[in-house]
Order: sequence, then C-alpha cells, then structure tokens
Amino acid sequence: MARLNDTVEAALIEYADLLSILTNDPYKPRSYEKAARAVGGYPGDLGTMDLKEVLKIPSVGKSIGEKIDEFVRTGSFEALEELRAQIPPGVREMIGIPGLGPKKAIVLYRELGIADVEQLGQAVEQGRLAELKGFGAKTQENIRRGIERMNQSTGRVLVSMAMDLADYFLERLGGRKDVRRMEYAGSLRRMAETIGDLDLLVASDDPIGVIDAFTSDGMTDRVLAKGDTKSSILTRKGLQVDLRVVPLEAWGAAMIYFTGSKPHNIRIREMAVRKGLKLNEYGLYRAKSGKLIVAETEEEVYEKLSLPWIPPTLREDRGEVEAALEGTLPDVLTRKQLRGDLHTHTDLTDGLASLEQMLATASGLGYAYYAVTDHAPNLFMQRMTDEKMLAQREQLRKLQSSYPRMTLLHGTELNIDAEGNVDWDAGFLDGFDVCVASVHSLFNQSKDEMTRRIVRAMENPHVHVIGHPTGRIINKRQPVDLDLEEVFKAAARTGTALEVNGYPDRLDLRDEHILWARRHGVRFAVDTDSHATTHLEHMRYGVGNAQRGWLTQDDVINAWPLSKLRTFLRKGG
DNA sequence: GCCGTTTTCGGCCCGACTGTTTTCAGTCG
Repeated sequence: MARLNDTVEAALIEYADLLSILTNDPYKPRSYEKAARAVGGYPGDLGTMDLKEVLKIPSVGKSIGEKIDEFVRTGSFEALEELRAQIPPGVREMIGIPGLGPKKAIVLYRELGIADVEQLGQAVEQGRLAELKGFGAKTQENIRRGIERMNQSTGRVLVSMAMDLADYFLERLGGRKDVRRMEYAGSLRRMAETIGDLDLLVASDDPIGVIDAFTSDGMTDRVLAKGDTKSSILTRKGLQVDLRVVPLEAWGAAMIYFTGSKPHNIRIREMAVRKGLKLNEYGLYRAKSGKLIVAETEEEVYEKLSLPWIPPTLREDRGEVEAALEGTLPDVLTRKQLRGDLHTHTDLTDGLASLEQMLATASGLGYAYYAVTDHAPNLFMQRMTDEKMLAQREQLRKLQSSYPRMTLLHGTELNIDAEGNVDWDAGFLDGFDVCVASVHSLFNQSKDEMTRRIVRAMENPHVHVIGHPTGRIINKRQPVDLDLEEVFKAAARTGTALEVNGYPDRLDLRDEHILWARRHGVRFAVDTDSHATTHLEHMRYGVGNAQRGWLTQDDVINAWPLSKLRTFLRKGG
C-alpha cells in the first residue's frame, strides 16, 4: 500500500541518520532529510519518472537524484549499503532514546562496542559509561531513564486525547492572574492525526510563576526540563507537555514558532534571511541592526514576509508557501461551512443514543440537514431488519415537524460484501435519501480483490459515499490493501464521494490520501460516524483533516446547499 | 548535498536547556 515515494523517503531518512552518526558535517544529513521530505510529499509517482524528472523535485540534485534512480531500479543504493555495513541498526535505534543523539551514540559504539539499546541498558546498570569522557553521572542517569521511557512509551496519542489534555491545562493555568493569554500550539493546532507531545504557549510577565505552577501540577509525573522561559513535563498519562512563556508583545511570532511545523518554520525563516531579516520566536527583525519590525500577530509577521496568513493545518511544507506566494492558497473548509452530517448511528443498531437525542444534539449544532445512517442487515450482529428500517423512516418523517430548520434525511450504512454487492436490492435502496457503503468484513482480501470490491460498490447507482475507505484504526488495525489510484479514479468517474471520517481513531481518508484523491477531482463527505451525542463534536477533527488535505467548500458535498447535495445524490441518474 | 534578485562558492533557521570538556557541544523542538 505504501507508495514508492514513501519507501524512498524512508531510505533517504535512514541514510541521513547514518550520516549524522558518521560525519561532523551537519549540513549533509540535513540535505538528505530535506530531499526525503520533498520526495514523500511529491505528487508524482517515482516509479513512473525518469532521472530527468526526478531532478525537478525541489532539494533533489545530481547526487541524491542518482541515488533515488538507483533505488527505484534496484530497491536500494550502494552508498546506503556501505553505511549500513559500518553502523549496526541497533546504533541507529539508540538515537531514538530521548536525550541521546548521534554524537553520543557513535562514542558508545566505538569506545565500548555498544551496538543496541539492550546492550546500552546493561552497560548503564554496570556503570560502564563512567569510563567515557563526557558521560557523567547525570548523563548516565538520563540515558537510563530515556531507555525506560522509550520502552514504556505509548507512542503518539489520538488527537482527541491530546485535545482533552490541552483543555485541562488551559483550565488549570489559563485563568491565572499572571497569564495574559494561553493557547495550545504544535501538532495539535495543526490537527495532525496523532500527537507526539502537547505544546502550550503562555503570554506572561511572570514566567517563573507560571512555570512553577505548571511543573507542580497534579498531572505532572516528572519534570524533564525547567528554565526561565520553557519547561517540559511528562504527565501521568505518559504524554510529554512543553510549556513556553513569552511576553504578550511577541505573541504572534511565538505562535508561528510554536505551531510549526518545523519544516514550515525553516521555509519562512529562509525567506526572512533572503529579505535581510531574521525571524525567531520573539519577532521579525532587521538582520543587521537587530531592529524589531513586527511580532504581535501572526498576520503581521506573514505580511512582512509578503505572505498571506497561512492556516495552521496547511503548515507542513507541502507547497503551502509556494501557493501563498502565488496567491493560490486554498480557501480551506471551515466548521461553519458544513451544513450537515451524513454518517451517524442511533441505538437502533450500535449507537448509544436514541434518534430523538441525536437529532436534538445535531439541531443544536445549527445543521441545515442531517442524515441517520444505521447499519444494514448483513452486519448480522446489529440485527437490522427491513421492518425496523421502515419503522425508523416513519419515525423520522414524524419528527421532521419538530425541526423546521433542519431537513432530516433517512439513510443507511451498507456493507460491501466480498464481491462488491450491498445489502438490499435496488427497489428497497430507492427508499433511502443517502447511502454510505463501507467494508466491515474480510479485511485481508488481496489488493486486487479489495480494489475490485470497492470499485464495484461505487458503480452501484445507489451508493453515494464510501465510508472510512481504508478501514484503518489508528494504533489498532492496519488499512486494507487497496490500489488507491484505481479507487480515486473510479470515485471521480462514478460520482461517488469518499468519506473523510472524523472519528479520532479513524481519520479515514487521511490527509495525504485526500490530497491525492483531490487531484483526480474526487468529491468528499466529511462525517463523524457518531455513535453517541458527544461524538457529533468530532466534526472538528474531520474538518481538521479535510483542511490538511487542502479541501474547500466546493470539494465537500455536505458543505453544499441541500438542493445541490440532492443533485449529487441522484448520481447523474 | 543543495542552491542562487549577494548565483558556481559559501552559505545553510534559530534559540533554550542540560551537563560538563568552566566556555561550549550536544540535543531538542
């Protein structure tokens, strides 16, 4: 399922890691990292490109271009194999230990022959690191704890969990007298699909007081770092939280800096340098005189770099800086533009809330329309029957009068079977306003079978939306094996929308797939797949993911007025 | 290794925190 571009990206990153261990030149590894990102984010498929085309990828020059070419032809490149022969894979894993970088790793390997994390752990217990220059008692203790952390780390957490933790700290610290402003930043503000650590920004004239309160909070398990302007803690839930305190006058520059992404920041800092300016978290300055130009708002800083304000969800160095310069930045979808949810459940199947409760909550969100899409009979455990479905439709029609401003749509979530058929015949399907169809079984079919299956479902004139198209569950289940190129072409050809499922552990399609599908002219439905009233709020994550895929109102069928949506649901028929 | 409105060489984003080599390198974001 991984694109060749992703495989090449991983190989270039591995090469960069090995270089950073073996050389003292910091720039060479950085060149490979930069090229790796460029390749991973490049729309063209490396497998279909010749060397001349490869060299057109930004940050890819002759040397890297030839290595990529070699990799595409042979599955590796010689220079990578040479470095692999010098550095055992375990040494590269060692630089994943927090606080241990390439320079310390190579010393441990060369001086003590330590070749993996396990051997390092043993050496620490035996106190063998003390004989090395530059490894004092504290460093040894930090490595011991770093290994501990790496072993028990939960890895990246769901965006919803990080959001809850952000809300907790905003409530605990945001109301303090010495806190003039507080917001979350980092990957959470960019709405990345998983969060590695939570970044919080505070404006205050008394940083020490705020940081003391932060590090002594009941949620804090261990203080990782504590200075005059920043501090990092490990929470009891295992997630790292970084707090940065700046003066209110520097808020905008600090938000840009702390929101990232890192590659985005590097891009705009390079732009600043070319203009004879310097950008850091305190503001935009003239490089020579050091005179402050702007700092208070993000808009001002971007403006002085000749850029419009760029939404945080786009700040991934995926072409947003170029688009901003050309004035072609997308007008990304907003929560407010969404007029309805097209994938929701009730307690008629596996939902937790009644139809009435779901409708009441949805109405409070200001939707113009709302679809109930309970499971269909072939998902046998849900015990759906024709009679139950028709009774629900009847109930929905009666409830319509209670919601004069919200049109109630009756739908269902169909099951795509092994061959691509769905639950009911055309006659029964005609009775629904909207049909989502999803894969709920046989996740292990071959790529060809799975692709044919989904394409066949899309060719069904009654199927309007493919639900959670890749079926992945973050940290739990791998995506199904699909020829996405074929699926996206078929979705565009048949006029079937692909879902951007906002449920936090699904987020399916994911951002890169959305970008890819969008280039084929595919339409999307941003839905919550709610099984409880509280889930309806997950639309924020669907919108975040849609923005990360550069979607606008035009791309998203449930951001359209009802009449236009109804035309789409006729599927050209 | 890449790149160019300081263009084929000489730069490459910038600052905070930590520990230790007490003046700075390593690591991180």
